[in-house]
Amino acid sequence: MNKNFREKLQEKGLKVTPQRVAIFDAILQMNNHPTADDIAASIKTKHPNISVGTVYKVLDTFVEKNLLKKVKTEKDVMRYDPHLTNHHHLYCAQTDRIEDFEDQKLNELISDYFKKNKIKNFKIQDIKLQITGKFNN
Amino acid sequence: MNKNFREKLQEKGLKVTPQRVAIFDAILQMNNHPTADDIAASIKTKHPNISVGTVYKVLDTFVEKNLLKKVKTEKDVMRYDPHLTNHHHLYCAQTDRIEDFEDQKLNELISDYFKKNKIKNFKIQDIKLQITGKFNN
DNA sequence: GTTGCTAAATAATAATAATTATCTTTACCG
DNA sequence: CGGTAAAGATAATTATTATTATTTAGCAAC
Repeated sequence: MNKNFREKLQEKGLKVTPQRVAIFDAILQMNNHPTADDIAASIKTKHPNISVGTVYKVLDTFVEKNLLKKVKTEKDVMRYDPHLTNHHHLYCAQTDRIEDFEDQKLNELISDYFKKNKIKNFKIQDIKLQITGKFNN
Repeated sequence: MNKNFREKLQEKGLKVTPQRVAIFDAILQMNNHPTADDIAASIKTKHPNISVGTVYKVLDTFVEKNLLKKVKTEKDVMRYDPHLTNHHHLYCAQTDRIEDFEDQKLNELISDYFKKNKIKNFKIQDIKLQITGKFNN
């Protein structure tokens, strides 16, 4: 997985730096759609000298190069998602919790629907469901 | 419409102030999912003495009392939507443009699907599609 | 209607939080 | 090694929230 990530960086013409590896590893391990601050906190123990500005810059770079996705929220903090395959999000109505939701059958249903019912003046690139509600656990 | 809004405020136990009326009117007229700053700018000519803090506070109050909705974005600026009936959003992949998208048939399709396919440990309250792509105009 | 009261709302300002910019130093990688 | 992209440190910016003093809407008594 780490090997894999080195290659991905190189494919995109990005230098392999310890900072980038640490940040990416951290996000994979957290898997709760962390904020930049969460990530900075998480790597601080092992890499106390990575600056916050670097975390932001690296995250931006990753988003730009499609190694990460931003998650749309109603808050003024950005959250990140390493999960690149097409999926949806469950948002807790009361808390900040966001979980991934995958459903291939649903994807097909929606994609079929839009094949038959085009949106005029709009070319669809991506469809995500934001499902708000309440977790039972 | 203005009369209507007075009554809505009163129903929710909110005082009818010129600031609130001006802000709500502005949002209705803008209908492009404005930011707090957009709104402040828009009312400045007619009401130069409404302070920015008031705009934020009023918007918060409206969201809390369900007179407005926040729009989820990937940016660190909040945007607002006066459109309360169930609808979706078209996001331009390149710009900040966001348009409303209503489709009752699609809503039913999705709602039927989730009636038959419950998400375990999660009670759905609301489903919104964020459709990203490219506008042709 | 007018007056006066009270809680709610506003204005002005300062403070905070998240993010971005700048600029110097470091270190990948050919 | 050398060039250049990236990182570190710090300052600056932007959006938003908090604070506090002042004002005003809404209501009741007159």
